[in-house]
Amino acid sequence: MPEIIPQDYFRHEDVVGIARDLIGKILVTNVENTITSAIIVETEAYKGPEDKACHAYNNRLTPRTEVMFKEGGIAYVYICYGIHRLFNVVTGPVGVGSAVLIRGVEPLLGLETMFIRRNNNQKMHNLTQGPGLVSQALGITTDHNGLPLLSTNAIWIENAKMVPDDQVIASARVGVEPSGPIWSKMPWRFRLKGNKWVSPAK
DNA sequence: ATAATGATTCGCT
DNA sequence: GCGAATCATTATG
Repeated sequence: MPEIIPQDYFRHEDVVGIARDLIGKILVTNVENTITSAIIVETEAYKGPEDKACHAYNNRLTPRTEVMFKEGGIAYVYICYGIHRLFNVVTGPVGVGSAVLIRGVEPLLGLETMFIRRNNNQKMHNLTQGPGLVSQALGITTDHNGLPLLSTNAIWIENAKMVPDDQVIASARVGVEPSGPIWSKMPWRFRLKGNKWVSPAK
C-alpha cells in the first residue's frame, strides 16, 4: 500500500523545499468514484507574504486568498482567465499564505477517464501538460478548494522515492513577469529532467 | 455597480 | 509566433 503524505508534512515554512520535494510524488483524485493518479513532474513555489508574484503577497486577504492562510495540507483551487482551474497545495502554519502550484503531471492510473475528461484528445503528451490541463484530467474543480489532502477526501498525495538532485531542474517561474525582475526570476519552478509532461511554457 | 485583469490554452498564420 | 476566448475576482466609485 502506498503511503499518504501526512498533512503535517506541509506545515513548515520552507515552501520552496516542499515544491522541490513534491517532484516525483503521486497526486491522486477520487472523483465520482473514479480514481485517477499521476506523477508530479512540475511545480512552482509561491511564498507569501514577501513574494510579489504570490496571491497572498503582503498578506492580502480576500475571499479567494483566504484558504492560503489556513494550515498547510489543504487544496487551493482558483479559476484563471475565467477558464482554467489551477491546483495548489497550501503550505506553512496557520497565517502564512504560501502554496505550491502543480504545473505538470505524468498520467499513471485512470488513463481512460483522463482521455474522456480531456475530450478524447488522443495526443498523449497533451493530456496533462500544463496547470489547467492537470486539473481537467484529474477532475479537480473549485469544489476541491479548501479540502484537506486526505485519502478519505477526493484528493491526496502519496509518497514515492525521493528524486535525486541531478534529476531536478530549478528555473524561473512562468507567467509572473508583471511582478517585476526580482520575483519573476526566483528559481522556484521545479521540473523532472527530460520528462515529456512538463508544461510547454518556456 | 462597473471596469480591468489574469500563476492559461488553443487554433490559426 | 500571435491573438482570442472567457469570467471570477478585485479594486474603485
